[in-house]
Amino acid sequence: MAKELTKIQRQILDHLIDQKAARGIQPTLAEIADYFGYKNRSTVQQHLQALEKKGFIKKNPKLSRAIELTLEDKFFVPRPVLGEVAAGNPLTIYPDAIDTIELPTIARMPKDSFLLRVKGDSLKDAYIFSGDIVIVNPNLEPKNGQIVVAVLDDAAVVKKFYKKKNEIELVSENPEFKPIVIDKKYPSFKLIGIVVGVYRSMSKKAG
Amino acid sequence: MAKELTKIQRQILDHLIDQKAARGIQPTLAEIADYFGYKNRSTVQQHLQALEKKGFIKKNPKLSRAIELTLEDKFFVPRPVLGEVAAGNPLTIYPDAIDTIELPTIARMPKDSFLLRVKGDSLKDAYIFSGDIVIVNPNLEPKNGQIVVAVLDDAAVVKKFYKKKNEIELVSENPEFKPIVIDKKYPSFKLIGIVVGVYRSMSKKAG
DNA sequence: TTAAATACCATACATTTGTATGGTAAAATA
DNA sequence: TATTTTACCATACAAATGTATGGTATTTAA
Repeated sequence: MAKELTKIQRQILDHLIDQKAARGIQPTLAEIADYFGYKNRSTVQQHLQALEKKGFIKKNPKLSRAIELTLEDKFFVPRPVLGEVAAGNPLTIYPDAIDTIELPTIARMPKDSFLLRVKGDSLKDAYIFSGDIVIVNPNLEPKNGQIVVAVLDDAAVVKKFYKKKNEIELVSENPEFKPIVIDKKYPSFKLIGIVVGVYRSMSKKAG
Repeated sequence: MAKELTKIQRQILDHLIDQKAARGIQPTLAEIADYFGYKNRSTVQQHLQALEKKGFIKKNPKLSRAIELTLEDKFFVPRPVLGEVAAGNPLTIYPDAIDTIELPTIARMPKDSFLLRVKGDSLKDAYIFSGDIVIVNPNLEPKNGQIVVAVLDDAAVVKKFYKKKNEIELVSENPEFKPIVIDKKYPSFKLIGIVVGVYRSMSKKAG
């Protein structure tokens, strides 16, 4: 099943996943060809045949826009988890995806948002726990009191955000952790995004 | 914008929403005609024109399966929240949808799953809180230790499920609430489904 | 009562779409 | 070396698809 994909086959598969997530519609062969700059559909046709042969997709013959992704279970779209963030003390963020979570698409997932797995308990009073997946939107302006993800000295944290005159305060709900105060000009501070949702799958917790 | 729809127009619009949620693909005119038993596409064609005129959909001319739903914001489809369930003491379930949550259009909840908003704190040790949305799948066999939704004497509860010889035990994680023990033959007990996920939107929690 | 909107049917037609077939060149493999 | 796989191109064609046009009967609004 998990045969290896060539670079281009992988790109096309990724494009299918992206399109499904962003448009809710699978592209036609012509649209894929267009996207990759191919002069006709038959090139795409061949790549899809390869993908189907290797078990990654399933085509619904004769139907338009009917490419099924078999890597997902019937209802979930796999999305990469980009790293872990410490809700307590800062934790190093990983350069590549550390995992893949099957996000039920009930979860609000704006196109440019991404996922992080929370580690640590400092936000437990905000009902976010170690192991939870937070959905992070990088394109929103943070308001006071919102939970944000930030990078501080190459480590990522999940904290509540408060803007003061000349500084930014990142506080945990958990009193065990003291607020972090950063001067606004401090160079190695970077706001990553706002936590717009939390998701937790119960499937593993069977007894 | 919000002109009134006829009964059939409403049915077709609902069908479009359903299809998008269930298949992730919009149907073609022929498929819609088939579903409603029409003998040809032009009937559907007319209904869609009416829907477009009234502002509920937007058609992408010449493209197949390219019906846009304008009632949704770019990525979300409203789905009904069917009621509230008490995580603590039983709470009456409402006959109609009490609220609407915005699901993304890529939403592929299991077709027959539904959403419930949790009220009460008895599951707080299982990290489920008042206000959270639980995703309930009615078609799974519960295993011991899984969190289930059940109706007991016309009230719904969210509890951990344990099967004993002749009885079923529903326990809260919160020690404040004592386990409920039900004889297996007790008539007014009905298992509704298994909680497969928890989702919480942070969007309202701005400060 | 007259006009308009609704709800269906039928036919026709240009594109779109998936797919089958065949070809070339380069890279990977045996 | 010979062979297979990969990555593209071109052409052809039947079926699917959206859409335009015209028709009938019923209901609703003016």
